[in-house]
Amino acid sequence: MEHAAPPPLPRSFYDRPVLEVARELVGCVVSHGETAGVVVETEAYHHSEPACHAYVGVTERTRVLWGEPGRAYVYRSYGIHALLNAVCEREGVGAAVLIRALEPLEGVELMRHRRRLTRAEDLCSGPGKLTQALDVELELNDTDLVGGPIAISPRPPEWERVELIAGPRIGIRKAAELPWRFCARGNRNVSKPWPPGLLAAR
DNA sequence: CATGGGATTGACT
DNA sequence: GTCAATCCCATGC
Repeated sequence: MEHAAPPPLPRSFYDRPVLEVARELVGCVVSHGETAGVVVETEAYHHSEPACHAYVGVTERTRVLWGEPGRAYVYRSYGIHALLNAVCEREGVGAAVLIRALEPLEGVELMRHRRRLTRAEDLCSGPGKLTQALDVELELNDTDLVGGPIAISPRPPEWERVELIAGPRIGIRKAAELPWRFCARGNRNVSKPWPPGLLAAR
C-alpha cells in the first residue's frame, strides 16, 4: 500500500516571527497534486520594510498577507509568473515567506513535462519555475496550507540538520540590504545568483 | 481612468 | 552581458 502522506505543518508553525519561519521552512516539503519538492531557498517579507507588498497597508491585493497565518499568498510577477508565499505572524501583521526554490522530490517526470526541460536542477530553481513545475496559479491565492490543496509538511529525517546560508534578498530595489534570504548549504537547486559560500566546504 | 513599476525567466548579442 | 514578454494593482489625475 502507499505510504501515508505526513500531516501538514500546523497553523501555529506560521504564527511566529517571519524570520524564524523562513529559516525553518528550509528542508520542509511542499506538495501540490502529484508533485512535491523540498524547500531549499526562502525569503522573508514584513510590512515594516518597503520591499514587502504589505508595506502599503491593507488593500485588496494585500488583504491575504495581513490575514490568518498558514494560508497561501500567490501573486502575478512581471505579468508572467505566479509566486508562492506562506503567510506568517498573527492576524493584523502583514508578513510572508516567499518560497524561492525546491529540490524536486515527487512527480519529476510531470515537472519535466510542464517545464519542457530535462535537467532536474532547472525544474524548481527559482520562484517562478517551481510554481510552473507544481502547477500553482493565482486561483490558489488565499487557499489554506493546513489541509488545503497545497500542503507543506515537516522536514524529512535527512533534512532535520540542514545548514543554512543567509544573504540579501534577490530582485528587489528597496530594503535590499536586509539578509533575509535563506538557502540550504551545498544545494544546487538554489536560484541564481548563488550566495557566497553556498558550495564551500565546511 | 491612465500610468508605471515590479519578490522573473529565457532568449539573444 | 542586455532585453522583452505581459498581468495585476496601487497610485495619481
